[in-house]
Amino acid sequence: MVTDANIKRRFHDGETGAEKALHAAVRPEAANVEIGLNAAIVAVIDDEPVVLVIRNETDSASATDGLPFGPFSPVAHRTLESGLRAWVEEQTGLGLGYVEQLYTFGDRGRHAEPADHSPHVVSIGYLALTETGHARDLQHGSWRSWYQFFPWEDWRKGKPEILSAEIEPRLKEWAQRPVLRSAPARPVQREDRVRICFGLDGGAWDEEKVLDRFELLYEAGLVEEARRDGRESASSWGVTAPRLGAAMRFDHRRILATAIGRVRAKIKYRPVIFELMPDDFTLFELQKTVEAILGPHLHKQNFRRLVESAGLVEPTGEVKTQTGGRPAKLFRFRREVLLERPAPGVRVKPVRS
Amino acid sequence: MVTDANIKRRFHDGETGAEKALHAAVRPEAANVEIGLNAAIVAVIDDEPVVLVIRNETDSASATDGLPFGPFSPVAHRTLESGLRAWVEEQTGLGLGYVEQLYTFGDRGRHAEPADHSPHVVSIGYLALTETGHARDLQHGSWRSWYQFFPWEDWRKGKPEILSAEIEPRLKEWAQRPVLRSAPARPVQREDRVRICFGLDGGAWDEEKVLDRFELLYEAGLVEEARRDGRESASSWGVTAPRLGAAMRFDHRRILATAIGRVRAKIKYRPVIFELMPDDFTLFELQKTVEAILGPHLHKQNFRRLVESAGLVEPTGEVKTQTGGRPAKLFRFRREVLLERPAPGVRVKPVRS
DNA sequence: CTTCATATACTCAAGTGGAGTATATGATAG
DNA sequence: CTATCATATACTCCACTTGAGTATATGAAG
Repeated sequence: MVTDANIKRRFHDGETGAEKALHAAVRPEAANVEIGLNAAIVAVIDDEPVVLVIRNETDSASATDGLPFGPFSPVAHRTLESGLRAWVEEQTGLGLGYVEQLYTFGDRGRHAEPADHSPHVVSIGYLALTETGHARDLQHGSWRSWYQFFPWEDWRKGKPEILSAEIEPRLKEWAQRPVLRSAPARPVQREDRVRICFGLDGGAWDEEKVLDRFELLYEAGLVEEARRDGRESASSWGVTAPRLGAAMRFDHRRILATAIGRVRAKIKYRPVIFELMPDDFTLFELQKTVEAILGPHLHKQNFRRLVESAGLVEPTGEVKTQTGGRPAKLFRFRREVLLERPAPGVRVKPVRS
Repeated sequence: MVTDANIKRRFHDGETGAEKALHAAVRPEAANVEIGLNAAIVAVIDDEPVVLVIRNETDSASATDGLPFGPFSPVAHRTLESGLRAWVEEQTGLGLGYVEQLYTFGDRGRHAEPADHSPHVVSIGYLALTETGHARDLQHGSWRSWYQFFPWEDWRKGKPEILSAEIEPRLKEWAQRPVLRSAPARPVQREDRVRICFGLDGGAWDEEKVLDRFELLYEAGLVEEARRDGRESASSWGVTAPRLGAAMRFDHRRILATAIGRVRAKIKYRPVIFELMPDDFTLFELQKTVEAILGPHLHKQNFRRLVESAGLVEPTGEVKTQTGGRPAKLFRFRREVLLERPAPGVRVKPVRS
């Protein structure tokens, strides 16, 4: 806010806002925030996309899963990422390979859980991809299908039941409901958001909008975390609240949603899918892994053509035999593509059925 | 690190790493980090891409520009983004429109400036887009061409002189130089990185790799900030150090590099370019704005076709007359595209010349 | 009124991508 | 041992996109 006093001081003392900010920055007592590092570690096991979770044993009443996490300590950790790696190894025994930062969340009130008197925490979410073979040294934590937390994202067997049965009617009701606190009542915007996020009214389902959908469900009070954080829940409006996916600790489900959206987007333009594959694989196995991440089935022949013509893979010379049919050639990732400028991803479109 | 003691404690006390992390999280004395909110506010003035900077008056010896910034206070700010908006308004008088989070930087030592005894700071960078008309209420700070800080990114008049004359020979030298500290000497990787980032040896220049290029120059000790942070500078190797673009305070140039890369990528798949345009504009003005951001010239006829066929704009019915030729039809942004699912960007390819 | 500069329309050929059909080859059952 | 099956792999086709060129419209300036 630009107050008169501020402007006056600025022009008379010659101290700009930026300098004031700097002065505030060197005052150590201003430091009252804590940074949490959180890892969504993703793999694919038996064509199922999974994430590494750690069960919260202390809170046995409502034992919920959470992501591996820990506070960032600028003393112990040289970088944010090295801090994350240290925490994950500490908690699970797993040494991470591919890691990328997702987003930093800082909303007040989104980190609470019952009887949690922690100070304000800013969460930095990370995405890690790993191959199951590299995860043999896992000591703690367990792999859970990510659709357990987001059942409405699982379109592998067509449109999920939970969407038509539970989610869509409640969201439609929420969109129509009068907006209370905020002055400009705008039910139109709510309706539009619902339509775009969930592809209603003939709209297409965008598999990348995982976070948008979760945030909408949170705002509408339809997920457990919203109730936990003390938001007006769906039940307070006379709508029976269903259980929409398993809840997670803190804002971990939001971080996982961001992770899923990011992977789904990224495999299309960067060859990150191979972080999830063993060294040698058949093209069909590769396709199955892509489908596990993206959802719908892909056109097999075109998938092969795209992957091969993009130079993403090269044959090993071996074949894999127990496939129940003609033996499949084994391929490996052509690491050289990383050196050939815009290293592509598996640009795939689902089959229209 | 998984120490024996840790494993033992885990299995015997039943306290997992995650719980330990939680306990650490509720200890307030662990909070010794500060979060800096930084804004790269971008506009286009007279076909020149500009960024809002604030000159550091106190340090008159080496007065450097910096981005608007301020510490995040969980007491005063409800969210990270609202904290950023407050700081920017406080320091510049500008109310921001479009804002998106870029990245969170936390490397130790990248935040220092001479005689700076501040505690460890984690920087969250934000990108803001604004139209010059909305920026009339600007009270502090000034617009600077972003190419002032990144002259090697300015390909509007062909390949910049500074690349062949200054940067490329020094980077080649750096790539060949023996790596000292790290055990595995791998000059190959350095060479590859240089080749990919700067499109050497027949490689294509990727206009989105702005951050990668800056990081490489920093690592090679070729930018002022590297010297300031006490890294081995190019001059210590007997190479005369040129001035590669204007330096910025703290890690602000890194944040700006991230911002430029993000805008360049994003206008291709989201209609964010219109955040930089006035309400009414001609298609040629739109093209000029896109070219200001992206660099090379676009094919005019195809640009028009793409923009119109994607339904991004609609004619206002008016024409603009002082164009020095046939009057140009005025268009406005079709806001409805935001409601039509995958809202597209201006997918453009430069003309091959 | 001529010349110019710019805006706008139209055309075309090469490339890309979705989708179908045909063939190869090992596994398995009888 | 052979018929049948299931899967892998190869080839073909056609619609649509897109890069790039040419032609025309129209106001401004000399």
